[in-house]
Amino acid sequence: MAVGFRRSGLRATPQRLAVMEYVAHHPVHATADQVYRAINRRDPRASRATVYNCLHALVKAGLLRQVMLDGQAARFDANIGQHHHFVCGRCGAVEDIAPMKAPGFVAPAILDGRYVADYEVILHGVCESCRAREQRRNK
Amino acid sequence: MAVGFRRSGLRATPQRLAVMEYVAHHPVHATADQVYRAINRRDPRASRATVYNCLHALVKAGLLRQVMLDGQAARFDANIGQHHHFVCGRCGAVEDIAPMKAPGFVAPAILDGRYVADYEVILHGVCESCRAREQRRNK
DNA sequence: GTCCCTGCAAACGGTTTGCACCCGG
DNA sequence: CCGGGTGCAAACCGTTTGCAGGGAC
Repeated sequence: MAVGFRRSGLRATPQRLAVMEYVAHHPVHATADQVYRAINRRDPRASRATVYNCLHALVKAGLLRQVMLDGQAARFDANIGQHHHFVCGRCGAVEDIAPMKAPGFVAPAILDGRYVADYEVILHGVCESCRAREQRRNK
Repeated sequence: MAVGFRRSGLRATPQRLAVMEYVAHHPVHATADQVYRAINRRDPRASRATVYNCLHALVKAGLLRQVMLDGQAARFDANIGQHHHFVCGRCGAVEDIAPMKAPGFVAPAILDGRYVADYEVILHGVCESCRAREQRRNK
């Protein structure tokens, strides 16, 4: 993991390592607040501002991906590879979706004069468990 | 336009008509604040709460689409048809993109047990005019 | 009369900022 | 020293909510 820090010229401070480690190993798509609370539990001196700072630094360094999925809070994803996101409209759960076959085009590319660096696909619907629950109820 | 109101059972109040009309005819992807300011200019009594109210009612009625493109403010789109969005990372401009060929799949659908009602595609990059400006500068 | 809609102001939640401090190079 | 990184609190901004009217049916 530290290799990323070295490559990006970021100083690997304890806080940054902690943030990176949490996002990488914990509930995928953690919000900044979740990260803050986790960090703060282990080191009560860690502040919100620092967590936001670290998250943004890591995003800028390309070690994390930031996605706005529900219009509420930004979510951070240690999975840098090409994939999409599914958001359950009932419970708010977020799940990774394998890149779809035949995505139509591959970024980066030029599209009608625009430079398209990348793209994200967000699917909205009802997750498996919510679906099961609702079918049980409708029986 | 009023036909949509009738169909959806929404009362066509002056405020709602004004909101609908603004979003339909003005800078695509207006933010709630832009809408509020425009409405308020013509009718200084119109309040923020009402604008938000109208926007949400119209979204729920399916007459507008709400998209979170930049993590700042929600944007509202009178274009209901299938299309995607491009966000310029330089100037923040939002542009409509025709649905891509070979989207890979068509919603609604069932995907690994999930019900996928719809999906949105957001492209990030540099718009044509920003690109031109930067090329000029680098010459 | 009832219910939906409106207007106002205050609250809220996520995020950012200003500033002082500290630590490593 | 100098500069980046941190901690704290206050500000900020988009949005939501509570509540008191008011109009349409």
